[in-house]
Amino acid sequence: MDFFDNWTVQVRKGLLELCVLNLLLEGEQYGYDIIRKVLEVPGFGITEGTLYPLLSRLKMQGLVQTRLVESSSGPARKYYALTAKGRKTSATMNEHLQEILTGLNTLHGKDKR
Amino acid sequence: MDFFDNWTVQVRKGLLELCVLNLLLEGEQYGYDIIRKVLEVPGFGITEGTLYPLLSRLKMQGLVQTRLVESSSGPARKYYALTAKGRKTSATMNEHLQEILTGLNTLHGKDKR
DNA sequence: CGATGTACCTTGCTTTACAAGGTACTAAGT
DNA sequence: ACTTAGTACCTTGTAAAGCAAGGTACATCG
Repeated sequence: MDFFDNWTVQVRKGLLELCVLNLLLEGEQYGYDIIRKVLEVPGFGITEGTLYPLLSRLKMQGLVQTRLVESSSGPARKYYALTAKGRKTSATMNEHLQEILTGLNTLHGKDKR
Repeated sequence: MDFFDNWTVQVRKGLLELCVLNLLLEGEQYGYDIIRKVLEVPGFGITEGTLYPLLSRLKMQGLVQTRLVESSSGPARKYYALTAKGRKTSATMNEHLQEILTGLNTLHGKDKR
């Protein structure tokens, strides 16, 4: 694994969490479906070994709540929905990210572009 | 440490690396000075325990090169400068980050803002 | 009854940020 | 001379996250 590939892994840390929260802003979703949707987002990508622990963390922190729904075409689905705290936290995270990116731009944007 | 504080730590991973590379686009710098400059960037912040291993990785990967310069007001300074590979890699990283952020916006920007 | 698709979860590995500590040089107090 | 503070580098140990790989279980189709 070369430097750039490894970097893309590292840069996901944190951003994936926000990615999932933002996806849940659209409405409740179940895990397997979240994976498919995130895979479609250019630059992202996620596997089960990443998503399920991530969702557990979000639930443990009270940012999401779950409900089980029977499915006629397979095993039961666990739907995740944002709590009020989750919506508030995701807003704060988006703001903080914006601040960081602005800071990043002040560095390499001094005289270029 | 609460969820948000921990998230800010996680989101630095990868971004800090790019932050330092972008700072070096301005010209060669030595470690102690990089710390002071990054501390001034809103949203960022870095300590010695983070920067020195980070710089070692960049050098090991051939993205930067170093030279020692004696100082009359303290210990010798180790100046870091980007190599050609380093400039190329930082450009690729900036592009990839832009792609990721665009993807992130397509998620929570569907009907909001 | 095997294979495929759906859907969940866990284990082990690697990488990183950070706090804390360590070394060493210079200069200014006391 | 001794101590403190500022500069400047580096290392160690801990916690957290992504990911490959594997495991379980239900449904459907051949």
